[in-house]
Amino acid sequence: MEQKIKLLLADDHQLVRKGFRALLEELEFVEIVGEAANGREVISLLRSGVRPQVALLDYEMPVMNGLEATVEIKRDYFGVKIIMLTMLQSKELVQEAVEKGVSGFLFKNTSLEELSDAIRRVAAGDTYFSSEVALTLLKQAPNPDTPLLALLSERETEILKLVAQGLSSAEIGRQLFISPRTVDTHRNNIIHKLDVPGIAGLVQFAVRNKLI
Amino acid sequence: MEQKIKLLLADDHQLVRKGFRALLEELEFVEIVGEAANGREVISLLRSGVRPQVALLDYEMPVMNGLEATVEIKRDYFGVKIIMLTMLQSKELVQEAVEKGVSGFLFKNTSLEELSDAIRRVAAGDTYFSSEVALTLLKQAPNPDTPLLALLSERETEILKLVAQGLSSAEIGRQLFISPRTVDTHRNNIIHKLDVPGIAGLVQFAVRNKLI
DNA sequence: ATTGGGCTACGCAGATATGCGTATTTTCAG
DNA sequence: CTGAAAATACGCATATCTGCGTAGCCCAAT
Repeated sequence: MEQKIKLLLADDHQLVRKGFRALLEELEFVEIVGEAANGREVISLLRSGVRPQVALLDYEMPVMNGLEATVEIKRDYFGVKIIMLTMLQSKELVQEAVEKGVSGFLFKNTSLEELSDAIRRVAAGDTYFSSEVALTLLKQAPNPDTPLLALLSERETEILKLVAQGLSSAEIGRQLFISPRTVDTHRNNIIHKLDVPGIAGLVQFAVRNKLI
Repeated sequence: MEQKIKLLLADDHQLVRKGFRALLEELEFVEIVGEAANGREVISLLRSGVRPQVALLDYEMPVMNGLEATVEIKRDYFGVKIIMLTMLQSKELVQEAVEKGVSGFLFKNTSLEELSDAIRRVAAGDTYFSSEVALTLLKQAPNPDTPLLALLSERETEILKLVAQGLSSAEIGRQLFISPRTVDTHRNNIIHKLDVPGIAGLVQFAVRNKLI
């Protein structure tokens, strides 16, 4: 560790910011070169010549949040790596942050150890996403209307799948060896049970519940 | 680090296994208590009394792969934490592994530093997923048929959205101040451009491309 | 100036879905 | 055994979609 890592700290809560500073100052390999209370201040510091290797940005900040700041930084000061920090466990936020070019992403309940690792990795040009981030990405996927889905009988679920695939009653009837009228009945029962507007609603439901 | 972390190593390629052993033996805080060439051997070792804190399992193994082994281990030897290692960057695999109870997940192109961190964290009861894993989870999400989507004109896209929401031609016509027949024409053009089977296909396409 | 694409609109026949009933058989739990 | 729920099936009127054609208007590119 021949050279300290130059770091910029941004969080709108002064107490939090000072707390981070205190923690980070215990790490002998980082040097805090600036503090900001919002994205706008981060940009100002950069404009005035401050050159951190890593910017630790809170997402929730007034005036200009961490994501907006990221966009500007990546456009005008590409070399500055960014670690985003947030309280929100949101998949969409992570997704967007990665698209905007952040190198690291942590939730605020992380450990100092992890923060330290993240700073080192990111300064070295790597990316760093905490395990909690990965778990969040996995968890937020499912959104099943299980209660509604439970309303349907087996046969109805079967027919729902086929309808959602674009088959007509006649085709479904042939495939299941039942009368197309029966298929009609089932389809209509399903539409009423789920209270959706016709076939379009059925397909939407099926897709959302990963039936197809 | 008062006590070494007891580790079990499983990989079907002897060379790889020995390589890992060599690397891990350089870490003063791990002690390798066993080696296995497949999941079955891992179970045998556990049955014969070997008690690692952490099992480092390759996913790709003959006879019994890492995932299958995980299920058995978690059922019969719950205290043994598992780190899964694989060459495959597959979201589904990560998902399944987490469901089966692994504590860590790494791709084989990882650094020794990361492996070392992973072992420590997992032994401490945490979870550890490498940044590459997080990125894989993000990347594999999008599946847009952008080329197909580009085929559609603005107006068509607009109508596609409304159709997918379950509105009839008449309703759409009223909303856009055009004749329902025009809506028909657009809808049919879209169906042919995308080559999908009717409304069901349209809705599927719309959902997949996040138009709704 | 001509061409081409997109948007608009209409007609018409046949297919399909939708709404509302009715009814028989099967299945399964009380 | 008995009643409820599910699965099966049919009828019928109406609404809607689908396929195939035609056609005028506007605008941008050639």
